[in-house]
Amino acid sequence: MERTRIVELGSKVGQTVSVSGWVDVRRDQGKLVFFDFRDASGYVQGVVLPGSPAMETAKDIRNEYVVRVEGKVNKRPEKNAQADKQNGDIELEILGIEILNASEPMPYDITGDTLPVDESVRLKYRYLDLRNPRMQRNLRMRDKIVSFFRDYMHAHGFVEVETPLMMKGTPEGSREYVVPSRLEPGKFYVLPQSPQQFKQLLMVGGLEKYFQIARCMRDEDTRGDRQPEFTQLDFEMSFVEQEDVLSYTEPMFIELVKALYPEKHITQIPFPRLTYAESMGKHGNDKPDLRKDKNDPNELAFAWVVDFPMFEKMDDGSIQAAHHPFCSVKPEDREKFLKGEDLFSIRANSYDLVLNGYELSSGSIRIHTREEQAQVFNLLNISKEEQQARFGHMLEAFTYGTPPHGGFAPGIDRIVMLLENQPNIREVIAFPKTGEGKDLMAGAPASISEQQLQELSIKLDLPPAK
RNA sequence: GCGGGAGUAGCUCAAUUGGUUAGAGCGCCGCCCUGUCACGGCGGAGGUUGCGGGUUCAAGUCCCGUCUCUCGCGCCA
Repeated sequence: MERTRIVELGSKVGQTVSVSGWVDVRRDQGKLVFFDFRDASGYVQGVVLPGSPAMETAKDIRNEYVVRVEGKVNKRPEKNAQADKQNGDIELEILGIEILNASEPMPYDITGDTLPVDESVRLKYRYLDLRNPRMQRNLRMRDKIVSFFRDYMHAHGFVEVETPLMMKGTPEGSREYVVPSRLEPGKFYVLPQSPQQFKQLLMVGGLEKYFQIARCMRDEDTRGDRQPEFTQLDFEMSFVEQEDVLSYTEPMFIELVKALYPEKHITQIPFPRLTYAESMGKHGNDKPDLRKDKNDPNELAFAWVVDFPMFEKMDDGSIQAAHHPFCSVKPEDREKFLKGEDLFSIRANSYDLVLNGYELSSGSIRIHTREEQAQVFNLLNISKEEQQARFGHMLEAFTYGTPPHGGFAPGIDRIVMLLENQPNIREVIAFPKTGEGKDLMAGAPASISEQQLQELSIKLDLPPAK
């Protein structure tokens, strides 16, 4: 018999159906056995009545067994109806039940109905954790949010392009994950911290409007809102100025909330705009939480922060690009930039989108001429030789008719976390890493074999094991 | 790299001033139960107290080291 999804049972009263799924709960009454069955579409109660041919098998079945059930969909007697439950007005009279696969007892209470369990236990058994209704909702809503962005981008003429995951290292900014080359011993790829350079080169390539649901990897310590790998809605546009990017992005977020979270309200539209200096002065940080009521789970306080500094001084006295070295300079500060004077007062054409105290996204209008790009590298004290070695491809590309361009890259994980009111981004990532960057389920990172090391011409020099 | 919190049964926790055989709830196993819905009742099994060392007549408890998880800071072009 063809499988019926549990969500459809309400319209099948009186019919005999076949349902496949998991046993959510078993309640054995002796002569009468109740089950709650679960599939991806929902829950339904089944009952094995006295004398049913299914009784013998039913006695062997435990929670989380995978079963196929044949049964008749019955209206429940008035006194047994459960108005607040899905399918609370019907039940499945079980005529036959087949065990498709047994299950060991759960290592912890996966329903989440009782006390909260330590997160490391959930991460070790993440495939069981995903059976929890909250995790199911988080992943399904994440899919809807990503789909919304894809549709929105396509509707506005953007082209999705996949950029390489194995690329050349540029030891600027965040630490990169490194991938050894077998064919060229001693040389390495790195995993992208962001598709930044590729998306700019796509603008050189004439795409004009690019986007990508892009995985980014950064070998830095984690936080509740930071994972070693994370996902951005990365996009870039040609022939635009800052105002164009902001006025494209703002309605996208307003429509996202309207379409998927109609119960939520945005504190202020249009989104308030603060300069970096204003935000630091008024709020002491560059990601102010502008909610009026921080206890309201449905309040969304978006804000723009603009005019970030171009350069910043590191603890060791060196100069770094505050955002990244491809940001362009605000026209008002161009003179200082060209003369290389008063560096830390130079402002960039860069902007952040902030939501409820979290940085959702960073972006900028980029440099598109070789001269300006080289000047940034000069001011960062990168020698001509090094500029050529690290960024020669960018400098050269900018000599071949590169259009003015800029873009943005909202972080998908943080967006889903905030819209779903989750305490951290691990809750909205199917298989996240721990605070130490580990996969507790599979056990990554792990050693590799001596043979693999040899193929890669790698010799380990480890401190002695403790 | 720095600082805070945590680690006792499968899970969540308790265990007085260092003192008897380390307990409870849930889960698990067995028996009973014809309308339950986190079913219920009775009984039972289950422990390297994260790991290593030290102090002591005696350590879950005190000391040292170490590992793990977690939060924050640094860091995050």
